[in-house]
Amino acid sequence: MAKTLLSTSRSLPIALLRARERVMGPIRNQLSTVGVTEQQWRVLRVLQEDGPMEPTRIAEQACLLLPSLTRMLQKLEEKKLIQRKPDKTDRRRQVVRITPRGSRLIDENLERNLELMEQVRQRMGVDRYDALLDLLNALDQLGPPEDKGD
Amino acid sequence: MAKTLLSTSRSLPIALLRARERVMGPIRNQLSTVGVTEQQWRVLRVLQEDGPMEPTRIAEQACLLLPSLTRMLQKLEEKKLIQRKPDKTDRRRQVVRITPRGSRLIDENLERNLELMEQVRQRMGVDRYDALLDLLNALDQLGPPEDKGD
DNA sequence: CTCATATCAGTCCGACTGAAATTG
DNA sequence: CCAATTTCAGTCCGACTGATATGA
Repeated sequence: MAKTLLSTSRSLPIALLRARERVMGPIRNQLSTVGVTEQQWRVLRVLQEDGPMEPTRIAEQACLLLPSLTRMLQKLEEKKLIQRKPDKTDRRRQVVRITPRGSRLIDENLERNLELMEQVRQRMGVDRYDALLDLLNALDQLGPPEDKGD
Repeated sequence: MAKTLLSTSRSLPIALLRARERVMGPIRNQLSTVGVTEQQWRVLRVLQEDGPMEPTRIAEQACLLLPSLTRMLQKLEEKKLIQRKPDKTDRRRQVVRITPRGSRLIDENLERNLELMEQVRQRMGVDRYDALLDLLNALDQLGPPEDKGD
């Protein structure tokens, strides 16, 4: 079965995508009913979890490009879900924080999302679910690949 | 550590995204040098692997919406990377096949991609890499979640 | 008539590049 | 002057919705 080795199901990027679509599909549907996109949701969650931070770090954490993030922050600020302030010591920097309203939006939806994920966890088996999370984090923490200089 | 349970690194959707960005980043860079997007690449790979098929199935396999796919197929056909023909028995259907030129594009890039993935596999550990793939496929094969009717 | 397949029309958002402004 | 942070301008692509054509 040489073909199996090249199968898209043995392609890590594609397997990651399909798995992600499987779990994000229902969550995306839910988020769309409250008027936030998947990316905006990630920004809010990162801020909720790790507290106020500068755009550069948000972009890293939420896997977004900085110019994309800039426009999203403008939208989120219009909606009063986040707030921006210049940094006190370094005036090039902005500090972004989530507002109570943004925090409430997270809380209201996070519960439902956790339910959905718990359902997946049970169907998949708790041990395997947790093992999957560990492996995914390990993969991320490998950091960027060695550059062979091509 | 109650907070750990809510950490984004313990959020399966976010963990999936970060892991995916980690492996797709370098691959995307490579693909951009030959003028195909990540999504177009997926379409070609699915066709290369599973042979000619109708758009509906391509969309499922490559995680794309049908209207998005339609336009992509037009672009890919202009570039002579795929070819479309009406189905003989059911004339509502189209059958899409990859051209030799498209196939060559895959071959030329797949090798480099496999190298990149092999590097990840070694750094992560072969056993854990394979275990990760198994778990991702298991997750995908859970199918859609039960609808609680909200 | 109905259902399924595919396409079309049109809007929105984020990816991406390159330049600019600001400040350390 | 140089480097870092952020924003801006503008293009491209795909997501998404709703309507439409075609044919089983």
